Amino acid sequence: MSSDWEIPAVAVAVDLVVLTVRSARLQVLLVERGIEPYAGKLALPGGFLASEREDVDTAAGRELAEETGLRPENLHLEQLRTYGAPNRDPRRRVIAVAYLAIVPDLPEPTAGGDARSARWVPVSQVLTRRATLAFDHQRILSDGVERARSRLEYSALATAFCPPQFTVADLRNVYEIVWGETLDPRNFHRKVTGVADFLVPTGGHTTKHGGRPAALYRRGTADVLHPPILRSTGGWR
Amino acid sequence: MSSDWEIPAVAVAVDLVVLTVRSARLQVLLVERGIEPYAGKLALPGGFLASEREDVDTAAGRELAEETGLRPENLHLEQLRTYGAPNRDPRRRVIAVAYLAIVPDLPEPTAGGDARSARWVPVSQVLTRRATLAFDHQRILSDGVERARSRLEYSALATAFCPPQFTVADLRNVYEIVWGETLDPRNFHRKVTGVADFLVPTGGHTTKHGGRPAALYRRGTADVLHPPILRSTGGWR
DNA sequence: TCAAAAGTGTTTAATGTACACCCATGA
DNA sequence: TCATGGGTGTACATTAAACACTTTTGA
Repeated sequence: MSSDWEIPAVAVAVDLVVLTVRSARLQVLLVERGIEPYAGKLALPGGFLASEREDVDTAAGRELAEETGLRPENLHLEQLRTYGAPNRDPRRRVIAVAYLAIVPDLPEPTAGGDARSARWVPVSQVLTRRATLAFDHQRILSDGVERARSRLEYSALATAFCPPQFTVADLRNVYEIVWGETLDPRNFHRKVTGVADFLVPTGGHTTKHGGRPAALYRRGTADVLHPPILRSTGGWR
Repeated sequence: MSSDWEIPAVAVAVDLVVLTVRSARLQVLLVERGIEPYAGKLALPGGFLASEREDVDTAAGRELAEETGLRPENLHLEQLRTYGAPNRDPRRRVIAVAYLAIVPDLPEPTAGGDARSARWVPVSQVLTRRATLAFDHQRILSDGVERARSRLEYSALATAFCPPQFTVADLRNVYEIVWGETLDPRNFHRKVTGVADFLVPTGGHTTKHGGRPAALYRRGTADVLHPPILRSTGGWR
C-alpha cells in the first residue's frame, strides 16, 4: 500500500460454467467464438463488466440471463474461483471471475438475447479433449464439474438440475449422471426422503406408462443436507 | 463480447486471511491502516498487484512473505473468494481476491519487510464486533474462518497450524481451538493415526514433565483425509 | 509411588448396504 | 395377469462414541 506508484488497472471478465443434465448426459453450455483470439473455438460464455460500476455477482447473473433467457433468481449461481494468470488472454491483462450455474433441461438449446451461437456439449467430450476450449476454459470447466460433484453430497444442489416438480427417480438420475455411478434405488429413496427439509411432497403423482406412479416433490428449504448423500467412489474409500 | 465499447478497467487487490493458533486461541493477522480511508482502523493485510504482469496467486504469496517473513512455499495458501461489490472501496473501483493462509505459531508477532504494524488479534474479538475491520474485511474474515473450520474435516490443513514436528495432542489442540469444541483424546488419537498418509512418525518422542512422552509426527503426503475427521456440531446432526 | 498424559481394548449404539418383498399402475 | 418401476422391511456389516484400563515418564 505504498502510495505514489501507478496501480495496475486490469479488465475483469465473468465466465460461466453452466451445467445441465440433458439426454442422460452432463452437458455444458458453450459458445463458438466469432473473433480473435481463438476465433472459431469453443469457449465458456461470459463477458466483461458492463460498466465501471457493475457488481461482479450481478454481472454473472446478467450474463446467465443473456445466454439462457432465464431469470437468475430462479437458478443456482455461485462463485467458483478467480483465474488471474498474466497471459491467459493474449490481447491484454484480463482476470476472470468464474461462476458455476446449474439449470434444468431447457426447452430449446439456447434463446439468448445476444444471439450468440450457444449450444450444449457433453462434458465428457471436453474433458477427454475430443473438444478443446479457448483460453484456460478447460481448467475452469474441470474445476466447475468437480465443484458440482462434491456439492451434490452436502447441499441441495441436485434439485437445481430438476424442473419445479420432480420425482425421486428424477433426482437419482441427476446423481447417477453427474457422479457417473449407479445408486441403489431403494436406499437412495430412503436416504433422500429422510433428509430434513430437502424434499417437500406436492401431493401429485406421475401418470406414466409401465409402472407404479411416483410421488412428485418440490425442493424444500434446506441448503445443506443433514445427513449428506455420500458417493462411494471419490468421497473416500 | 460486443466490441467497440470501452472495457472497464479496475484495480485488483489481494487480501489475506492469515490464521494461526496462538495462546490457545485462533488468531488472525491484522494491520492498522495508516492512510485514508479507514485510517487507524484494523484491516486484513494485502495490497494491489505489484505490476501489470504479476500473477494474482503470486501476488498473494508475495504479500504473505512480506507480512510474515516466511517463504510461501512452506505454508498453506489457497484462494478463498473474490469480492467485487462496486462500493467496497470509497476511493475507486477495487476488486479484492481474498486468500486464506494458515501458519504455525510464529516466533515473533510479525517481522514484515514492509515495516507495517501487523499484529495478531483473536478471531473471536473481531467476530463478536469488539474490534471492527475496514472495508468488507469482516465478511472476508468470517468466510475465511468458516473455510478453515470445514477444511479441517476433509483435508490435512490442521498440520499447517503445527511446527514441522508435532504430537497427536498438538494436532488435537488445533482441532479443539479452531472448532471450539472438546474432543475425546483416545478416539481422536485412533482416528487420526488411522487415516492413510496423514501422519508419519519420525521416531522421536517428547521429553516433557508430568506424563508419558508422546510420539512425534510430521505431515504425510495426504491432502484429503480418508476417512474424514468430522466435527459433531456443524458437520450435521 | 504418585500425578499426569499417552496410548490400547472393549462395549454399545448408530449408520450404511444389500436385497427380499410388496404396491400400484398400464397394457 | 403380467411387466414395470415405486416404495418398505429387515438382516448384516461397518463405523463412531463412551469409557475402563494399561503404559511411561518426571517429580
